[in-house]
Amino acid sequence: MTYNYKSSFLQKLSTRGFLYQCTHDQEMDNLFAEGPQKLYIGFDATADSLHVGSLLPLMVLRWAHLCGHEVILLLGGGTTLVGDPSGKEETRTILTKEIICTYTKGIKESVGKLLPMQDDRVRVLNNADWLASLNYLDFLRDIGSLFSVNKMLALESVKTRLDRAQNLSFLEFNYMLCQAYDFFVLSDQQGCMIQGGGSDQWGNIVSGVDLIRRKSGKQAYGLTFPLIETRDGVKMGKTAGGAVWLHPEKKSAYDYWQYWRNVDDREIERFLLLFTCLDEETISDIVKGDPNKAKIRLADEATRLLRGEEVLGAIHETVAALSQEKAPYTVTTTPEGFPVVNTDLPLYKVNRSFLEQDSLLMNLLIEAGAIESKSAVRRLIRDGALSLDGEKIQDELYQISLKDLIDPFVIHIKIGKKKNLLLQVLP
RNA sequence: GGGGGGAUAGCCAAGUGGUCAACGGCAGCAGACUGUAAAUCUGCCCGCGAUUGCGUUCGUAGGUUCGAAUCCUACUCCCCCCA
Repeated sequence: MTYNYKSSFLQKLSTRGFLYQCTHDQEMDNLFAEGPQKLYIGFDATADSLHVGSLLPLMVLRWAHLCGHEVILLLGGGTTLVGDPSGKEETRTILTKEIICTYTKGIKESVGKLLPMQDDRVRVLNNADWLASLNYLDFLRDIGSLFSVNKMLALESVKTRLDRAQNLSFLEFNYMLCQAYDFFVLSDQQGCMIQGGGSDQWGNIVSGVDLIRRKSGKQAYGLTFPLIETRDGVKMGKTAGGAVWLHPEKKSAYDYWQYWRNVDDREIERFLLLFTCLDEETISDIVKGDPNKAKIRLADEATRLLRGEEVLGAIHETVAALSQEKAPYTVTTTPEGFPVVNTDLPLYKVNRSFLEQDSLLMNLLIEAGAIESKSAVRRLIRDGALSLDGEKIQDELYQISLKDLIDPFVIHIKIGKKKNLLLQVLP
């Protein structure tokens, strides 16, 4: 459905493919066109970092901020204790308060440079601040009385669980009330009348809108975004190496860049629109050209948005070095005379004394922690997937000795076509 | 409450006393081809080890047997039908 929005914000979202559902298309548009509004999106603390699956809502917040609106990033410190049953076929594992607390911290950090946290139009709140201290009976009377179980049972998220006779605990059943209450609190205390979320959040959002109307007679609004699946129908962000985390400590800038560099050709345009801030014309130009260049651009832009301009130089140097079969690292020396390897690739270290006793390559790799078992190394060598400094290893019992190593004692190991790592022999 | 069916590796799904670490398919990994894409073809794919070895798997716990994913008993969970 294409609709011409008056507000620059919704128009942006619409043309870029962010919109899935809206509670009140036109009214919301009028609101955004009138002047600065407040928009909130919540993120539950189910892991110590967000991953690319959450990038889409984060980008919405970014656009809202760019369009002059105020954004609230709500950390689900309270709601995570309950566990959202939406979109889940099984009961979520119940996390302890302590874990959730450290997770919320990680989640906040993982947002990185996507939002200017110090800006006064960006706020980070935690719903534990009002949910944790609720009095059960008061809550039941004030909020619970306004909910219809009949209605809740009809909701998609609840229905699928009931239809499958999958256990839905009373705890989880209450998630919706908590999220609705969040919305009410934010509308009441912050004047935030608009909530966004993934399409699986529709039911939760709508019940918040409902609650606000019943409780304060005010009109609130909700909008949802599509869930992005890759061409194979797999939820975005899951790759061989697991989730594509946003937190720098869980995903190096180089790997993050590579994730975007390697997307399916057919996703290029969509991803450029969703995950970069390039304007639409530039994007359509990029898409007309060489897909590899387009993907590099996508990787550059996406990495820049999350991690900042400063990481790009080193990534490009590494990429260039690898393609030209040059050393993908540099070595500097500390004032004390110790060599320091500078690289974007994972660096494993092993003591020289180890090589003096054992010269089997596979043992070296295991000792360094680069590969987990001898079987794994053998498999790779048998498949012809392992190379050392550009030379393919054929022999499962390949020997390596100190004599083979030259000065900085760094070995570039390549596993398959894309995995590169370095192994440094400490003097 | 009564009756029937089911639970197999990451997922789907065969197997119904030894030849079963368990057919297929998907996903994953690797190779070839290419463009660090896709499609296709090939190899690997429980873990460890290694020329035929060891360990752990077929819902859970016991039992029968020289031998069980396969038979028996109990338990747990799921699906369907009737009330």
